[in-house]
Amino acid sequence: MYANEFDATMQLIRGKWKIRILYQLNGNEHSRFNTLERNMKPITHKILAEQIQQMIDAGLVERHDFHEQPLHVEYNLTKKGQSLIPVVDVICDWGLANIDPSELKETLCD
Amino acid sequence: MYANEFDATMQLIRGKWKIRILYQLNGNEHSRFNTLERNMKPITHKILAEQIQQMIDAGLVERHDFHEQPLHVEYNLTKKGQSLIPVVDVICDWGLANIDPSELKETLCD
DNA sequence: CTGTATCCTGATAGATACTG
DNA sequence: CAGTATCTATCAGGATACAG
Repeated sequence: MYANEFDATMQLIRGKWKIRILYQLNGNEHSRFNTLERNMKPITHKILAEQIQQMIDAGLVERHDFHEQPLHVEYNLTKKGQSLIPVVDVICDWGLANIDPSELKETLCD
Repeated sequence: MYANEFDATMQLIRGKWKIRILYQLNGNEHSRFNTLERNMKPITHKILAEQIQQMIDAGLVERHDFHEQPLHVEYNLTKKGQSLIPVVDVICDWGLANIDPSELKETLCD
């Protein structure tokens, strides 16, 4: 087993928002901050900024600043970020096959 | 995307110890409590008991009490628990392929 | 529009000691 | 041997306000 690789990878997808951001960016290239904020509704301004920054640090997301006024910044998945999608899909699929729908909580986003 | 299935599945493998227990039980059928405790060294007595209980509740592990004196209890993965192994492997494999070894922390168990 | 700083709360992990 | 109870430390998530 590779517990450390597991932990390191989990670090990247763990938490309430990371995969949701991953899927958002995967579905919508050139996403802007406030668009993301709007699309992921109950997320907090601060948390979104925090999570995105962590994903940038991890090399999953790249930030493109247009240096315009008013501020214009776009986010995209890097190759590394894209390569994570199939991994997350496997997790979702297992849940889909093995988790009783009645156990699932309220839909947060879909 | 299936955020809820993802969250529900993550719930089962999240945390510092759950996959390690999963791998331990996968590699050694009929594991006993103190054997697990010894094999997973820095784990705490309380934490191990807690995590196992959660995995039993989730249907991943089954407990077999031999009703002997001194106490003799064995743990095994259920089918559901076993089916989680390939999922966890995918995560480990991605880490193996994408994470710089220098970023990895000390080996906890291997 | 994009980002940072403060403060608060709940969940998780761990040290330690006790019970049948 | 197997399991529970207490208390404490740490961290992720969130509410809110402020700044370039």
